[in-house]
Formats: sequence, C-alpha cells, structure tokens
Amino acid sequence: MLELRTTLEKLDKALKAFETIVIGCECKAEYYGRAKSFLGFGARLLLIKSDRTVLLHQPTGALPTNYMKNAIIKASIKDDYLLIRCEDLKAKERLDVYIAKVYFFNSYALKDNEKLKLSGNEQEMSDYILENPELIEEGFKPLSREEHTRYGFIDVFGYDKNNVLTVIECKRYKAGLDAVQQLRRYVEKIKSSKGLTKVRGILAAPDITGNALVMLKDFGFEFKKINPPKRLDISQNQSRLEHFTSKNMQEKA
Amino acid sequence: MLELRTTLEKLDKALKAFETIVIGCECKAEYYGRAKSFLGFGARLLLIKSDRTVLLHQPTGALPTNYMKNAIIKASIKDDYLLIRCEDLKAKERLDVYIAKVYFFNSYALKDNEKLKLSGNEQEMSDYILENPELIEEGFKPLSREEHTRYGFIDVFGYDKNNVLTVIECKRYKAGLDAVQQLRRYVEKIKSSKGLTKVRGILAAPDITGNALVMLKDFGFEFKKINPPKRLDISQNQSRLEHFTSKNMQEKA
DNA sequence: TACTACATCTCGCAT
DNA sequence: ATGCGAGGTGTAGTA
Repeated sequence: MLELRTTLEKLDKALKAFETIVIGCECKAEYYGRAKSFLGFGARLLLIKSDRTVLLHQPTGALPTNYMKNAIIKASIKDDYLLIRCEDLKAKERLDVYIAKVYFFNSYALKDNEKLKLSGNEQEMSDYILENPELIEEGFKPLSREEHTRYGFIDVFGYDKNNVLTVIECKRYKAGLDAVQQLRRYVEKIKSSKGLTKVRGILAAPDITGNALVMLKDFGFEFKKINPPKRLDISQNQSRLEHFTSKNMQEKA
Repeated sequence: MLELRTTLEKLDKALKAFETIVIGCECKAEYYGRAKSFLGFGARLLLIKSDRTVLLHQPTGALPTNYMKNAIIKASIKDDYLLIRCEDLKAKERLDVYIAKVYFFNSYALKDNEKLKLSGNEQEMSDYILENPELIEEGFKPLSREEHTRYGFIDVFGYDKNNVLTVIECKRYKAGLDAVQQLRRYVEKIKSSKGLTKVRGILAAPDITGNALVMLKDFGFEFKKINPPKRLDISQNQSRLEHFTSKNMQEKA
C-alpha cells in the first residue's frame, strides 16, 4: 500500500514526462459532461495514457466505466483522498477520481510506432465484390471507382446483366433492420438524383435476420449471401508473419 | 526489466487467484476470429481482468488495439517470448500476444461491487417527455406505459391535441439520417398495424443535421428541439453525493 | 469543422 | 440463444 502523497509525487513526475501510468486503487468517480455519473468506492484500475486519455476500469467487462480523452489532468491531495481531476475544457466535461488507497503504481514511457493491420472489414468485403462481380450475378458490371465515389457512401454500385442500375450494401455480419433501411435510403437517393423509377437494391451479407428479410422483400430488394473474406490465414502458418505485410492488409490508425 | 520466466510464474499464480493483471511490455499481437489482425512489436499495456477480459492498449487512444472477452488464457515460454494465448472456443477466436520484454508486472485481487449510476441517457429523456407532455405541444396525451410497450421500441407514443396518433423518437445527441429512418420505420409499422393513413412523426432531440432535417420534412415529419435532462447537478454540490442515490439515477450493469 | 457510417463494436433488455 | 437498439459510444474518412 503506497502513501497517497508518495503516489502524488510519482504521478506528477510521470505526467510531466508523458509516461503511460497505471494505478491499482480504491476509488470513487464522478463525471459531468455529455451525461452525468457517479460510481461509489471500489477497487479499480486507472490508466492514464501518454496522450492524456484517461480510462477507469472496473475488474470486469471490456469497456471502461469512466473515461476522458485529451484531458487536462490535475492531481492533488483533497481531505483523505488523492483527487485526480480530468477536464476537457472544449467539451465542457469533467471526471473526478477520488483515490482512497493505492494498491500499486506503475509508469513507463511506452514507445510504440506500430499500427494495427486488419483484414476482414467491410471495406475489404466491398473490394472483394468489385474484384469478383460474378459473386452478385453473371454479367454484373461495377461502375468505375471514380464514378462510384461520386455517390458517396454506397458500398458497391453498378449495372446488372440487364443494365439496370444496382445498389449493393455490404455487411460483414448478420444484417438487421438498420442495414435494410440504409439500403433503402441509398436506392431512394439514387432514384431521385438520376430520375429513375427502377433501381435494384441488393443486401450482401453472410446472414440476415428474419424481420430484416421480410422488410427487404417488402421494398423489392434482394439478399445475397456473401462471407467477408479474410485474405491472410495466420492460423495455418503462424511463423511466417511477413504474410501480414501483404498489400491486402489495411492499416488502422 | 523482469525475466520472462519470473513473469510467467507471477502470471500463472495471478490467473489462478483470478486477480486483475497489468503488464507493461514490448510485444507483438496476432488475432484471428471475426476478423484477423497483426500488430508488430511496440511498447504496450496488457490488462487481464478477473473475468478473463483481455485488453491490449497502445500508449494512445481510448480503444484497445486488441481484446478478447471471456478468454481461456494459457501462458508459456515460446522461443524468446512469453506467449499469452487467449481463446474464446465458442466464438472460435484467438489472440496471441508475444511478449519480448516486461517493463513492469502488477496483479491484485480487485474487489468492486459498485455499479455506475448514470443520468442523462435516452431513457430519462423519454421519461421526461412522458412526465411533461406539454414539451411536445399543449394537449399531447401520452399512452400508458403498458399500451406503449406493446408497440415495441417506440420511445414515446400518444395522441396529439387533435387526437392524431403520434410517434416520437428521442435522441440525446444531434439526430442524423439514421434517426429519421428509425422514426419512419416506426410510423410505417404503426400505420400498417393499425390500418391508419395518418400518423404523426416527431423527432425530439437537442439538434439535427441539415440532411436529416430535409429528409424529415420530405416524409412530413417534425423536429422538436428538446435537451436531455440531467436531473442531478453534482457541480453545484459536490460534497453531497447522496444526491446520486436518487430514484432518478439509473444503474448501469 | 460537420456529417456519415464502421466497429473483432460492447452492452442490456426483451422475446 | 437471437433480435434490436443505445452508447458519455470511439474512430476514420470525406466534404
């Protein structure tokens, strides 16, 4: 168990050095901003990253209980607590963490220039359809990338074998009502902007919910079962990581 | 700098005790499951919670770079690395973290029975309108909660001053195209299930995007500017935290 | 900046 | 288990 005053000194030093900080502690937390919250005393993990991202994690669950991005952080001893005040002045938000006990404290200047390379997202799925238009149907002709991008968020856009303009919405997971509505919006937008009465709408996804399929058919649209590609198979060849540097892997910020 | 073998021993012991674990380390990570990813070597924070939630955090940003919930975790020395293999057999997912150096290691049996109490969410906003129907317009009569919920996800549902059935969709933030389509879907559902030709649709939110407002009016719906209530003001009375135990505060799991 | 849609979304709730 | 929608969503991409 560390003294609060000792922790305060370590914390101030680590903040000045833009280190990444981890504190295991007994604390309570108050948030005011977009919403307002209170969390009573319990044992948690407080993370402060080098970019002043603050995350308060309880011992279960994937999401932080409280958090703040780009915070101005001020630490002080307040009564019997180590108060860590995190503020985003621009967003008018504040998170106060009152630490009663410190179980452990660690800080380190973590250096990391790598970015995650990810395969299997929706972008790759639409690229896959563009490269393999026969997945939709024989004779499907996608529009050029230039013409395509003029219409904004539509995933895939082209002419079917009968030269009917066709809008395709891709989902990498099971499509629901929201996906059908999204497709509907794009089809209506294209109809009105091009002055067409007939535009085909296709929802391409590995699966679709029952209600969504009913709604899809109500609108005269179609479902096409397509699985999102994972272009690199690490499970079969784990030692050859250069596979990950393939052009197909997309960097994520 | 800790020996990998020493860290492995500490880790195994902490896992057996269901402690929450933090490791500051140089590592690379591979993920295969819903998607597939690779992250080259860099200095990061690896968290393992008592419920086997695994989070790999880079030194910037709010979200973890890699993660896994309910993982089966096996640690071992593999070549020159401490390999932490996290698997979700049911979801057929795997995350491998190869640790090359350990900057620090901490574990503790964090005990926490508290739940976040949150105010200012969408549920509170619709409750607020139900309690103050004049916010929509004089003479607006909400239906009872029972009758209301029979129609599913509609936020607020009632009769306007002219006894026209009215569907209200609430958003606690600026409403976009998706909110308009959601309202549209509910109005259409009510029309068809009740056999009505005229149902009013109102989008209640603090703000709305330009395109969303155009689309809203195209459908003959209305926008009503309403701010989500934050019922408890902690900023004015920070020391009186019993305010947070008010019936208005909702517990979040 | 505002707007739009993705996400290995996560999470809770209802069926 | 599945479906559905909220989230203090965060984040990237684009106009």
